[in-house]
Amino acid sequence: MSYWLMKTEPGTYSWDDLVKDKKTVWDGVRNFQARNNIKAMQKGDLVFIYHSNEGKNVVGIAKIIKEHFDDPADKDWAVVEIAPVKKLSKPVTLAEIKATKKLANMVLVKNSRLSVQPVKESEFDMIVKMSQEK
DNA sequence: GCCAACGTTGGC
DNA sequence: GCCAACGTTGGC
Repeated sequence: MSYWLMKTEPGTYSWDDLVKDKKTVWDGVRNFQARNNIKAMQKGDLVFIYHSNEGKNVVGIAKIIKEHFDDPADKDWAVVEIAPVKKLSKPVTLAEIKATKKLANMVLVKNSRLSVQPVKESEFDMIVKMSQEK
């Protein structure tokens, strides 16, 4: 069981859009590192949905419901299918993540431009915990 | 809106 | 194969 984080601009496709759609094919990834992560995802893995630019926060948890297959738009690339699991009661902001010592090594902090990134179990748990506090 | 950081492209 | 130039992402 692995954990991931995928970024989206809420103006383009938000968490609410995912909830409304019930599931979606996560396409448009055009970065080799991100593609490798897409291909490593397994059914049942959990994925944080992060809103970039607007919000800059982790807003919800989704899960992989279909492992990678060729992007219908371009066979050189891969996509996965995800479904929403749970909205975080309190979104966890990038500022809060940066302010948390245990999360200082997150890819989100270290390599902010990677759109599909792995998350350690300890990091995942920590963020879930932070979303429940207050 | 600006710009730093990063990835990719292409000339040599 | 190196690296300068360019384009894009995303935080501020």
